[in-house]
Amino acid sequence: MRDTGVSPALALTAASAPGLDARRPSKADQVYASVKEAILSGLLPPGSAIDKAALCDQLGMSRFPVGIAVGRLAFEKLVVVEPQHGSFVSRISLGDVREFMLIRRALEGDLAAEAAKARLPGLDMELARSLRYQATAVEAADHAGFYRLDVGFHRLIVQALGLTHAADMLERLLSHLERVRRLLTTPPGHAGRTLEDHRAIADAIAARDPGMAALAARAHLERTTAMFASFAQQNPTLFAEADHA
Amino acid sequence: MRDTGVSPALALTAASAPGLDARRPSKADQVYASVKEAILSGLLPPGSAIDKAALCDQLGMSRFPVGIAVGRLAFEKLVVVEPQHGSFVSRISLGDVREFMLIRRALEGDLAAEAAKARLPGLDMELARSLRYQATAVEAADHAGFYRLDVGFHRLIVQALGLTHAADMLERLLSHLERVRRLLTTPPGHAGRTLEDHRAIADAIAARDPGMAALAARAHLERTTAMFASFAQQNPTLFAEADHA
DNA sequence: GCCTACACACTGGCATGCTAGTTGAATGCA
DNA sequence: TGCATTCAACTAGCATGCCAGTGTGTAGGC
Repeated sequence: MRDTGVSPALALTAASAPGLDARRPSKADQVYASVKEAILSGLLPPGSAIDKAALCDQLGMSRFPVGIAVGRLAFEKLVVVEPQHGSFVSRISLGDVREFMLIRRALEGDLAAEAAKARLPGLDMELARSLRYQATAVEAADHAGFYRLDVGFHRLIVQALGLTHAADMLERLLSHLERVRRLLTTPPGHAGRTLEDHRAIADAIAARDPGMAALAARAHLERTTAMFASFAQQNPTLFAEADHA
Repeated sequence: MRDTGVSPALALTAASAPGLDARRPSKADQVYASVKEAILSGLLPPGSAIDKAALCDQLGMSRFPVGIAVGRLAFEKLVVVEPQHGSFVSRISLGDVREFMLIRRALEGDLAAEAAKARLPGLDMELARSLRYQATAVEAADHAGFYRLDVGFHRLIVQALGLTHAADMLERLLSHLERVRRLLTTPPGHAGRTLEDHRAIADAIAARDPGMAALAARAHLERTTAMFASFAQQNPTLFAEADHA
């Protein structure tokens, strides 16, 4: 008995596949986006089987686009396909999380420094605006809203620099981290501290201080990593590794 | 007249697709490896059309595995596929090179620091051994050999840390950079300076000095970036952007 | 002679049928 | 009753046929 194998109802998402030109999305793009969304949202939990036949029925298309989409997700390591056996949502290990956060720390640290060096006119304003929204979300205790703003804040910096490859990379890292973030309960006061961290980053960028910006970004992500780790220690079962054999 | 369209003879490569389990490689894996090798080696230069039909003939298989393989390469951005028009080897822009090097600098800087912190027993020895080989290659003026050792040196650090995701990422970055490296003529004395840089990195790691290791790695990659840039300035035509429309 | 419009050939996207390999269960044997 | 073997159902990989959209070459009109 491997897993339920039930594939929850799935809606077609309009989003296109990242990394491909923004053409009219093909069917494969659509099911890619749909399944990815289902995985990230937790609708398809780690370890669950992906019933391609059911997907074909639900989405009203043949096995071809579905196979393509699952292949892409496998390439992204969000699903693991066992050749003549089945396709499964990949499991998460604490080691993976630490590694993803290490990469994020390195990359976003440098990006913050670059943003400070770049003297981008619009960025300071956009960051400040995002911060105001974040403050509002914190006051309103709107966790979901704050998270969206959190992600958006980080995205602002990469996008302002116009670094598309780095943006793709971070997006991919976030997609993996998103799955575990869905599980964890953010400790009280977390949003407030995150907001302070963000302020420090934005201030350093506005002050055109690359070193400080990098430090602030790295400190912020280290705090986030620590939060992940402490949560994992409290819920060791969620990160159980390689019990699928 | 877009391009020659001739697809040079292609041999099947035994290598498996990175990012997939090391199972018996499927046909799609094989043609993926073959075409990727052809692209990286310059056999299929940037901008050239990929004749899928010819590939099917040469490799003796149907369009299916070829399509899958090209799709993966498109996902990796090594080829760009224009829906009802054709698939082409993606062009290289100087901006991309700078961005890739920026990411490398950020990532490898932190990895060097982690290696210094990790106190890995075998790594120091392996790095030292690689350095001896590198010195031999420099004395023998064996450019190709030195490059292989260069890549291997950087790989040693990631692998010793056991960070598979970071390793994959760097591998992907290198695959893009490899194409332009094939084009450029390394300036005289470059190998020697690279060797010195590598020594500084290895020394810092052996001395368990994370800060120094990061600095050395970053300085090294900045020098490499500068070499790329100066070469690009001397050969502006090679990096011509978006002349394909 | 030049510009336009049409038709053809080529491309990738998709549907479907087939094959080989794995899994788990049912069945026969000890 | 417990174990080994066989078989049936499922999976992914692959081949092939068809369709729609695009680019180009050509022929016709101005």
